[in-house]
Order: sequence, then structure tokens, then C-alpha cells
Amino acid sequence: METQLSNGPTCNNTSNGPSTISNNCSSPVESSSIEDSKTNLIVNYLPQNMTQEELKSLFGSIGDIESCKLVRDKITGQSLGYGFVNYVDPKDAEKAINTLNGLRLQTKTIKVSYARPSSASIRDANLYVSGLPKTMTQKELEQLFSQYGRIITSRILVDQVTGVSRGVGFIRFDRRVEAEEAIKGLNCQKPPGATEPITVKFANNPSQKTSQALLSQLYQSPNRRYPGPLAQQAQRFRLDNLLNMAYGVKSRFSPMAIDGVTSLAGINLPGHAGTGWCIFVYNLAPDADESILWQMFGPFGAVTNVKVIRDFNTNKCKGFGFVTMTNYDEAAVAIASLNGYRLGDRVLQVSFKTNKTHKA
DNA sequence: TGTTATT
Repeated sequence: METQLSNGPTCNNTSNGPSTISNNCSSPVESSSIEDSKTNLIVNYLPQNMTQEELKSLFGSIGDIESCKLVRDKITGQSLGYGFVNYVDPKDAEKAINTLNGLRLQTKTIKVSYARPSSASIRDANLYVSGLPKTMTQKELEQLFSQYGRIITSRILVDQVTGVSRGVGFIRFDRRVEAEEAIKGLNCQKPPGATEPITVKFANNPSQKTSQALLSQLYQSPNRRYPGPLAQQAQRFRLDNLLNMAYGVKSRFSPMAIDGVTSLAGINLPGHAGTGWCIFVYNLAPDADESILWQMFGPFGAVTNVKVIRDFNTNKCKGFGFVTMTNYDEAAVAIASLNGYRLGDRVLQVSFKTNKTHKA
């Protein structure tokens, strides 16, 4: 990829990122044993509202996909925020890691890495650690725990305002037995130089908590016969607040209603494609590819599809492309933000697709 | 007690 946006895949070893110190930056394509799959990827930290189809669309822009699964809560159907993508060609899996690891989608920074072979021994290997010295860094935390096994992720929680460590964190080991040994060796022990002992125990499983909370909400709600629309309404409300905070957008007064009316009445408004809102992106460079569109539009909300229009003979971009977004509000903010955006030495023109434009 | 890491 020739053009790199500021919000594109980056190498982030920030103090609060759930990364492993040792291998996150240097090479996510790390050595694996001979039986490990080189086509199957695990994708972590997906936006809550991202669907399996959107996951497939995003990773399908790299190469042919053999299978793709978004993992959902068995009871509530809610996304658990991670999924699997299995490519036909191992080269595409490697390309997906290099291209999409660290991609920002809405409020999340996705992680793309090889999936370990599925096994009971790698489940429930996540530890919750508290009582850490406030001065302890993520690197020091990993150094302390690495004597017990291979660390998959680590994280130290920080105060959102001050950025100061809250003295609590997480360590995910490769295998549960490693986590068990770490508890035996480190629980109630003082780290080198520390004045107080730390607590090390297995972390709560967030999927169980979410599922319980949602179920109890369902049972307590007087309108529980309509969980679907209510959940959507709640999601919309949270989105409105988020947009308001982030951009000062009063989406309560934006044409949300138009979205509903158009679908019912079949009115042909610019960009409205039935399956979402189609956006026209003009003045792309000849070497532009799909990933640049994902990087630009992904942070603004649910994107279902992107397409770079190419010349049949040269395979070079003809200077424009299309992006389909599910929600009007998010599409409108994306357009307002990206129209006039300078990409390399070009100034983009971004608008809802109109009928006079070449069909996608 | 997390940007829900094993289908």
C-alpha cells in the first residue's frame, strides 16, 4: 500500500494497549509450529455492531476467503467482538495481517493474527492482576509473568483522565496450565522492589457477564416483547450521544426519519441504495486500493462494502470508488469529514452517490 | 475487571 493514512494500521506498543511487548511490533507473522494453520486468522476487538457479512467484506478485499465466522453469544446473539477468517491462500492471510492489523474501526483498533489450533488447553488462560505498583509498566508486568509461559496479551488499566496506572491489569497466557502456575508463583507475592503483595487470579469471563446482564434486562423490561427494536433504539441512542460528543452533531435533528420514510415510500434520495447509503469518492490515485477506503471510512461507522473502480486493461484505479454505509448519520459525518480530505497530493471529493454517476 | 482470544 503506497498511501498511509494517519488512522491506518500502525505499530502501537502503547502502555495501555493489549499487546505483547516482545512480538507485536516486530512481526505479527511470527514463527509457528509446522502443524499451525497459515490460512486461519483470529480477529480481535471488532466493533460491537459489526456483522459477519461486514467482516467478510473487509477481509474479502484482500483475497478469497474459505470461511468466515463472527463469534456470537449463544444465548443473546450479541457479537463477542472477535471472529475468524480462513483464507484459501496463506499469502492472503499474511497480507491481511500486514494490511489490516491495527485498522481503526469506529472506536476500536482491530487486532489480526494467526489463530492458534483450537484446543481446550488454551481456554480460560486469562488472569486478573491487582495491587500492582503504580509505577509498573506493561513491559515490567510481562517480564514478571513471562517466566511461567508464553504471554498472548497483556494490559495495564489506566485512569482515563490522568493516564496513571490503576494498579490492575490482565495477562493472557497461551495455555491454562501456564496461568495456573503463575497464580501459584505470584499470588500474594511482592514483585521485586514492591512494598505490597499482588493478587493474581483468573479473570472474569466477560461473555457470561454480558449475557446475564442482557437477559436480566430482557426480563425486567416492561416492553420485553420487543427486544429487537428496543435494542436498536438503545444502540441508536448511544450512537447519537457518541456523535454528539465526538462531532457536536445533533443527530436527533438529522434526517433519521428520512431513512425510514424512503424505505417505505421508495423515494429515491441521493446515496440511498436500499441496503445502505452509497458514497461516491472521487479523485483517488491510480494505485488506490480497497484498504484505503476501509481505513478512511471505517472509523465513522458500519461499512458494508467498498469498491475501487479500475480500468479493465491496466487494472489501475480510474480515479473513483464507492463506499456503502449502513447508517445515514455515520455516512453523513463521514462525508462531511472526508470531503476535501487531502490524500497524498490529491484532494478528495466525497458525496452521496447520485443517479447521474456511473453505476457501481 | 478489559477494545469480550478459540469457532
